[in-house]
Amino acid sequence: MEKDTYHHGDLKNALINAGIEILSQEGLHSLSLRNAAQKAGVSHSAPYSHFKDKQALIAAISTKGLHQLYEKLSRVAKHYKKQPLKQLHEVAWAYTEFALESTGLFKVIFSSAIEREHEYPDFVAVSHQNFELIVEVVENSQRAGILKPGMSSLHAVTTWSMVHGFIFLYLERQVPSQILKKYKIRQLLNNVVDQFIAVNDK
Amino acid sequence: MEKDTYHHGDLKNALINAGIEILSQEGLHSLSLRNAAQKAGVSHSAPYSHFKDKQALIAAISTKGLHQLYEKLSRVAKHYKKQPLKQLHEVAWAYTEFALESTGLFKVIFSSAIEREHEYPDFVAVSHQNFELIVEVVENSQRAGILKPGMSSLHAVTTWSMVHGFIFLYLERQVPSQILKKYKIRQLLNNVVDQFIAVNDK
DNA sequence: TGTACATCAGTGAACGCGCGTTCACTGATGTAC
DNA sequence: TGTACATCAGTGAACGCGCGTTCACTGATGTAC
Repeated sequence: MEKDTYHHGDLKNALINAGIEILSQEGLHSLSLRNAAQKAGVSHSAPYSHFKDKQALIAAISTKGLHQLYEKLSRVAKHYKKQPLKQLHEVAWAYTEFALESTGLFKVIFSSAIEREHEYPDFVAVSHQNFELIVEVVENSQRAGILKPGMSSLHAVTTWSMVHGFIFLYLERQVPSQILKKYKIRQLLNNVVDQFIAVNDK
Repeated sequence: MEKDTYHHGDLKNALINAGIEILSQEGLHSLSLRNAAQKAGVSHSAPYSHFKDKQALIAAISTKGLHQLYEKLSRVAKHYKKQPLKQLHEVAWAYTEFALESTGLFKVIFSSAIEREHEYPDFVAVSHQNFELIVEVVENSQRAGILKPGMSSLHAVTTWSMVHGFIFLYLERQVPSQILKKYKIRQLLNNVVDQFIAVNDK
C-alpha cells in the first residue's frame, strides 16, 4: 500500500485489491473511487488512468471476486468428486464460507451493481463458469440418485436458489434469533441441503 | 400529492407512501428524505416533524411493506388451507409476485437497511408474524405428507431460503438467459417448489 | 554511452451534485376565557 | 360568539460532507538517434 515512486507500477491491481478490502472491512456503502484511490496511496483522480468510470472498477472487482469464488468451489468440487452427497454438501458450504468471509464482495457480485453487463465480457464469462460448475455438481448427484432426474440446468437454478437464499437471509439477519441460538450456521446449511435431497428419504 | 393548506394533515403517511412510490419507480438509490419530501409536496425539512431521522422513515416504510406482504400471503394461505400442496405453491407464488410488483420495497425490507432493529418494535413484530405464517404453511404440508417431518421452524427457514433465493437471483439477473428464454418465471418457481417436495417423489 | 523527446501515469484544483441535519422563523389551528 | 394566545407543523437558508468527473499540469520512463 505504500508508494515509493511517482509511477505506481501496478495501480490497476492495487485499486482492485483496495476495493475488495474496503468491501470486506466497511461494506458496499463505502466503496468509492476516491476511497479506493486513497487506500492505494494515490490521488483521487489517478484511477481514471486505468478505469473508464466507477462502473468499470466495480466490474473489475466483481470479476476478480467471482474468479476467487470459482477457484474455491471448483477445488472443493474436484476433491469430493467421488462422493456426490458429500460433494453437494461441501460445495454448498464453500459457497457459504465465501459469503461469510467476504460478505461485501459477495453482495456486490450478486447485486447487479454492474448495469451494462455486456461491456464486461470477462465478468459474463466467469459468471457462466460458476453456473456450469453448479450444473456439474447437480448432474453428479443425479447420477448417484441423490437428486431427482430432470433437466440439470433447471435443477441447478433450484439448488443455487436454496443455498443463495439461505446465506442471504442469514447475512441480512432475517433468520429468527431463537433458531440462531440453537444451531450453528453449518448445521443450518446441512439441514437446508438435506431437506433438498429428495429421493432417498429415510 | 397536492397541497392546499399550510398544514398537510397526514404528512406522515404521505411520506411513507411517497417513499414506497420512489422505491417502486426508481429504486433504493433514489430514496432520500429530500426526495420523499418533494414527492409529498412539502419542504425538505418537513419530514423531521414526523421522523427522527432517515432510519426512522426507512423503518416505517419497511414496516408498512411487510404488513402488505403479510396481508397478501395470509389471504392466499387461508384460501388454500384445505389443499396443502396448492397452498405451498400459491403462497410461494404470492411472495414472488410481491417481489416482482414492488421490487424496491421488497429489497429494502430484506436488506437490513434498518440498523437498530430493536428501536422499531413494530417492524420486529410483523417480521415474526411473517415467519410464523411460513411455519404454519410448512406444518400444514408436513401433516399432509408433502414435506418431511421434523422441526417446522427449521424447515421454514429452508423453504423460505429457497423461494427467497430464487426471486433474488431472478431480480439480480443471475438466472442464465438461456433458461429465461425457455421458461416463464411461474414455471421456474413451480419447478423450484416441486424439487423441494421430497416425499411423494413420482 | 549520452542526449532529446514523446509518452502517459499520476497530481491537485475545481466543478456541480444530492445528501442529512440544524435552526430561527412563520403561519395555521384549536382551545381557554 | 369573539378574542388572545399557546402549540407545533411546515419553511427556507445554511452547514458540511463525500461523491464522480474533468482538465491543465508535471514528472518519471523508455526509446530513437
